[in-house]
Amino acid sequence: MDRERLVDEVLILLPALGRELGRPVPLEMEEELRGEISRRGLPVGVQVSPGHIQVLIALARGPRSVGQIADSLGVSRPAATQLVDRLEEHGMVHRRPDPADRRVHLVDYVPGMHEVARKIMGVRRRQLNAALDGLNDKEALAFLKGLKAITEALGEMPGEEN
Amino acid sequence: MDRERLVDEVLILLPALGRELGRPVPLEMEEELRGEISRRGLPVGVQVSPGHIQVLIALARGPRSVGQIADSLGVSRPAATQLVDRLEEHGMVHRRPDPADRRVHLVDYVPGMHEVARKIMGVRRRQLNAALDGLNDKEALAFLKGLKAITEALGEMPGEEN
DNA sequence: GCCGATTAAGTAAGCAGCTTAAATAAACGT
DNA sequence: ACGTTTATTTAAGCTGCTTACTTAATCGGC
Repeated sequence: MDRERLVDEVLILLPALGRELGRPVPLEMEEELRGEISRRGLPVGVQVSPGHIQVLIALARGPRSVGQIADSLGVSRPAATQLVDRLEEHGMVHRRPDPADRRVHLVDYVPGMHEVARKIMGVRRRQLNAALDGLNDKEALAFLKGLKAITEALGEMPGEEN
Repeated sequence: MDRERLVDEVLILLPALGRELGRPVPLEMEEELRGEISRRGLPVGVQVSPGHIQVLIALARGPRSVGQIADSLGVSRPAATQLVDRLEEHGMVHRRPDPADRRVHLVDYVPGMHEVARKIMGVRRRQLNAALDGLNDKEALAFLKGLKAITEALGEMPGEEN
C-alpha cells in the first residue's frame, strides 16, 4: 500500500475514532467494579466520560489544582471546573483550598477513591489491550509513535508537565 | 517499554486526540484553497468540521442518500441530515430526489465542488502526511493497523460499505 | 385499486462538552 | 494601602450528537 492510500485510510478512520472516543464508558458492565462502587455508596450507573477519566489519571500522582488539570487535559479552565464539578457530584473527588494560597482549589480523590479510579481506568485499559492484542511489540511501538505524532500535529500538544 | 506502559500512554493520549479531532479545520489558512473558494462564491471563513469532511469523502464516489451517509459515518439519521443541511447552506452539496424512489434524497456535490472537496480534504491530508513523516513504511502500516483495531474495538465499526 | 405496514428523511427537544467573556476573590508589589 | 495580577467560577452560547416523533412515499396482500 502506498503512502497516499494509507493516509487516506487514516483520514477516513480518524473522525470515526474521534466519535467513539467521545462516548462515555459505561461502568456498570464491569462486575468487579460495580461491587467496589456500590460498596462505597457511589451512584450506580454513572457514566464516566473520557475527560473524567483523564482527570482521574491526572490525580493519580497526587492532588492537583483546577488550573493544572485544565492544562494537563488541554482544555480551558471553565471546562476543567465543569469536569471536577461532575466528579465531585458523584463523590469521586473533592476540592479543598490550598493552605499556601487560598485562591487555588486542590482537587484530590475522596478517601479510598484512588483504588476505584484505578479500576475505572482499568476498563478502558482492558479495551485497549484487547484492541492492540493483534499487534506485536514492534507494531505496538510504531502505533504509539504515530499516535503521538498525529496528536502533536493536530494541536499544540497539551499535558506535558502533568 | 513494556506493554502496560505502552497502553497507559495510549490511554493518556487518546482523549487529547479525540478533542483535537473534534475541532473544525479552518479553511481560510490555505492560500490556494481560498482562491478556489471565493472564485465559486462560497462563503469565505467557513469552518469545516471533521463530520463535514467525512461527508465530502463519502460523496467522492458518487451521490449518496442521507441514510447511506449516516451509515457510512456511523451516526444517526438526524445527525446526517444536519451535516448535509450545513453543507447545503454553504453551497457545497445539494439534494435531489431519487427518481427511482422519491422518498430518498440523493446528496451530491454542487457542480465543480468535487474539485474543492478534494482540496479541502487535502488540508487534513497534508497535516497527516506531515505528522506521519517521521514513520517509515513499516511503522506507518503498523500505525494504521493499530488505528483500525482501536476504532473497531471502541464501537461497532461503521462505514464498511461506503 | 385500496389500506395497513414499512422505510427515508426531517423536525423537535434535550444533553454533553467545549468555548469566550465577565465576575469574584485572594495574593502580590511598590 | 491600592492597583494589578492570578485562580477559579459563573454565565451565555455553540456544535454535534442523541432519542422520539412526524411526514411522506413505497410496497404487499387482498
